[in-house]
Amino acid sequence: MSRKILVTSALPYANGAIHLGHLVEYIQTDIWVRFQKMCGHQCLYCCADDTHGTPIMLRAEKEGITPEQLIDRVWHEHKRDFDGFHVDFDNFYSTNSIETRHYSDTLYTRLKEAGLIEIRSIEQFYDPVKEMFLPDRFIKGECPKCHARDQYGDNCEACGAAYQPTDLIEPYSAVSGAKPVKKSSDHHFFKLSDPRCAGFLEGWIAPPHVQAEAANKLKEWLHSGLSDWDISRDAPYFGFEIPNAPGKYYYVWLDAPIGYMGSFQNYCDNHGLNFDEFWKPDSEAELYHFIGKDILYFHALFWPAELAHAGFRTPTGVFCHGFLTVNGTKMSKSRGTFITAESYLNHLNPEWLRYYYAAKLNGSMEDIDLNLEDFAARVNSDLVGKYVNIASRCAGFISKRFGGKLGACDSIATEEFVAAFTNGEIAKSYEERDYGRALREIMRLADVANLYIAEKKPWEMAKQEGREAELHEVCSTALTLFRDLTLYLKPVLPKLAEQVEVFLNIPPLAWTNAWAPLPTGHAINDYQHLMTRIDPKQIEIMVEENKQSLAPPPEPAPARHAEHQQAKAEAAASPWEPFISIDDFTQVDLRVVRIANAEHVEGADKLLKLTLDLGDATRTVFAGIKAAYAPETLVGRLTVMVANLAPRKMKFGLSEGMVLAASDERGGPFLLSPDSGAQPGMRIK
RNA sequence: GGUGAUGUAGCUCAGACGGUUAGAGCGGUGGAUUCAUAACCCACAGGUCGGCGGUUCGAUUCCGCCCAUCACCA
Repeated sequence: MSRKILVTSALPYANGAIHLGHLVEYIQTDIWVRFQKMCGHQCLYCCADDTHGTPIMLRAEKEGITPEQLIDRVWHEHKRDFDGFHVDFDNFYSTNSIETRHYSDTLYTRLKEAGLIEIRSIEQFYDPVKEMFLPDRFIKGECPKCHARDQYGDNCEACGAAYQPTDLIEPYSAVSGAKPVKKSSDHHFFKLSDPRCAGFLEGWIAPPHVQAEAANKLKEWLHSGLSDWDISRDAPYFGFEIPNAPGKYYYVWLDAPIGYMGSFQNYCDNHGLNFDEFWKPDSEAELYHFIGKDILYFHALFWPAELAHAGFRTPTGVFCHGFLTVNGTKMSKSRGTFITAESYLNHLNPEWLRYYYAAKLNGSMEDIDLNLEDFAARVNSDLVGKYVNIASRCAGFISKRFGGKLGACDSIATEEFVAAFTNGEIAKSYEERDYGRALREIMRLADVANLYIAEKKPWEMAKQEGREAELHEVCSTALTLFRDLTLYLKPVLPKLAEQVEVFLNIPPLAWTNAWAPLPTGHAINDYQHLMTRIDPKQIEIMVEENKQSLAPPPEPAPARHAEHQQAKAEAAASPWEPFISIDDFTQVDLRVVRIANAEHVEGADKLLKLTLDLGDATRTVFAGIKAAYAPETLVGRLTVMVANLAPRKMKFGLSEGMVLAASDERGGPFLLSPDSGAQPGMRIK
């Protein structure tokens, strides 16, 4: 019985690069969609870039381009990254489209007709220089509670306090720096507080529409009282203008989920499908949204309530996953664990990550951890050591001894595999998004296959006269087992599975066929190694590279909920965090040195060439202190250097360390001096 | 501060509707093997199932409190 299924992942915001946190969701969804397709269902995977809002508008302005140019560029970057990870959308579109505008207007108009839109005047901060209303995140000022400076308008990163932007002391606009003024304006609200909405949600919020754990959270929100949702923003705003409301635009979060409809309509137009069959209230098609837990509120409260009262069907299920941590902590730019998709692909194989994420995903809202050491160990042992090895250790015999043709299949050896295929547990695990359980079973079967080979010892058969038939059977049987494993792994490892299909010379593997061994006499192709091991050095290099890209200044903070982020970058709890350990500190070898010589460097604007006496050694260091010190005043004085800094080749020679100096906007650099008595070579600790 | 989730071997995780010796993979150690891009096979080590109380004949599994981590809310 073929099902009709429409699947979405949350729309990435067109303001930043795809990173490993985002990919948890796209990989999770892609695996599920591929599984459904392999089962013969009509399953369509639609997504789009989320393109509207103040952050996009300001970012484009800063770059000196139009918002349309910005979102076009980012669309191509996102598409490239998704392609790179084999995330196979049926349609990857944009919310800045006529289709999305159409459905935004449709929903809005119908909700208005239903009496669920209300216009109210509200007072907000307004930037008089920039002539625009300011979102909370674009207002900064002093925290009213702990008096930390330069905090955002919604909460304080230093003490965690939450407040209204109007509570800030000495607020200023993050856009122009101007002092904002309070100004009133009419806003359009979706009346989520209407009894019809609460009544509907009370019945709707439950499994299987949402996971049980999500239902608890949602009920908590629901029972604490829903407030109306402000869905309009004033010009200037990059988005869709509201019909019959000049100067008013849909808030980006209104049209974002509508982008699912827009993307699907666009797909329908290009493929001759009927949109209404999937979206009419009594549709028999299934609709699933994969999302991160940060946007549960929007997808499980606002969204179904809007759809239900605008004459559309509601989702069959909203599947919520947790955040990604790397090495047990939030992704961190300073630790190099804020890794972009692009950077990963420059160093590592996308299917390694797909496998690891799949192994960790279990369909719950729990966070998952990418432990980089475990990642390498697990991929290497499971995929290369266990799975690929089965083909690798049998294929040679088939091609060398039997002309590449398979022999008979050992039906006793395949019994356990037939049973696994028949009982459908692996398929059930995939269906329930418990990929971890599926992979545990698949790897158990891989162990069974390897054990079969070990017990039969084909290499001994190969050396004995008259055992050709046995050898042929063992290797052929093992390759049938390998074929089964490949079928099961195909949703996770689509490219590898394709290579195996070529190697085994078989049509694309699908779940729909009855189980049968590879037939006797079937010709296969020569084996070519299917996957290499992860070299931990590759991971190190990638992490180092991401550390070095620390420099880019913080983005103008996007509207918080428009980030769609599945992993949060660390937000320092205090200006001093993250703390380092004493061990981290002692890695820096600081020494007292005497400046034995100092001289100008020809052609250098800022550098002085210093010869440093470490007591038992001398070092040459190029220091950027020319503006503050004349060379002759330095000779003979004591200062402090980092003695174990990696030497760096500079235009004017090799610099073997650095001297320490203080500076900020008040002046500098000022070289450090040890107290009298210190001798060259002494360690500072 | 309130609410929720999580806390099981070095690592990553299963599991237990309360019941004989708590499991897997990886890592480690020893052995075996050499077909396989040293992969595979066998064996062993080892954990007071976060801590403290309670219910019970019996709790790691249920309840309460506490601690830690994470998240949400105000």
